[in-house]
Amino acid sequence: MELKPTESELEILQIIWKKGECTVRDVHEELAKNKESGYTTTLKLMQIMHEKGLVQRNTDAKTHLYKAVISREQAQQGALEKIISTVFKGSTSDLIIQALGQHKASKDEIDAIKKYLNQFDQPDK
Amino acid sequence: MELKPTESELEILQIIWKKGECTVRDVHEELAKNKESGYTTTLKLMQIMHEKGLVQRNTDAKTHLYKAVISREQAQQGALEKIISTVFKGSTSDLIIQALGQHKASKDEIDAIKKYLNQFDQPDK
DNA sequence: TTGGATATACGAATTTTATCGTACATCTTT
DNA sequence: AAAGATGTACGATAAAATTCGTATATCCAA
Repeated sequence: MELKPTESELEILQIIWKKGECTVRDVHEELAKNKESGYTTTLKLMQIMHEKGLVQRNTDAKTHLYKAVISREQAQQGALEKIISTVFKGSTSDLIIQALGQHKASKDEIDAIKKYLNQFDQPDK
Repeated sequence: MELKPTESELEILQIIWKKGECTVRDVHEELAKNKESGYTTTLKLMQIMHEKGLVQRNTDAKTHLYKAVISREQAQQGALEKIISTVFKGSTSDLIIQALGQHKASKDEIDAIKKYLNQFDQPDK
């Protein structure tokens, strides 16, 4: 079971994650805000995602309802692992430093990260 | 000018970044450590990367020498931006927290990150 | 009840990536 | 100088991802 969404599939997943449970039309209208494309294209993509097991669907009603099988967190995890191994030489801290560097972080965000880091401070007794 | 390397192209770039300047054979032998594939496949890929402007090459000698046009840092930047927008809802700090979470960071790494963060502490005058 | 709007299913064409065979040129021995 | 090793060029094919047209079913309003 490969579970790696393609580019287009990720775009669709994003929308489903945001809205929760979606019809094809929901997704398509959201996509259409950014780029031109046919309704049946979106439909087909979502059908394929269903075949692949990326989404689940409820076909009770005429209009089917789709929801994501993998969580955003799982996708985040997968995406992180992938780029860490492909462009960050396997170094997570390289990634973190880079992310911090390019990011004009707000004070709140920095504080949140620091707080998170402090968990590790006075650790093992 | 689209400058987004594909999966295979990234594998090749990794090798070029590590070794500096490479022949097709250099790259191919490195790739062959991990997976089966023909020499001409690697050659073709690198030729295509050249057409796309991902690599530069010196054809003075019979055996051409390839080097990366985009730096690892640029690729890291691009990869980060991409996943931040596709799976992290645009939030860099979400990405950082996630990365920290899955990462059994060593004390040194944590210290390095903290030190980095402290730059922002007593900032504007 | 019938026509239009909205659905899904599905085959087919296109586009993009990846893989490889073959032709041919150029080195490097012997 | 001839043979084998090594190199590039390039067309063909395969595989994967994307796009869309058409057929058909169902719902809804006039």
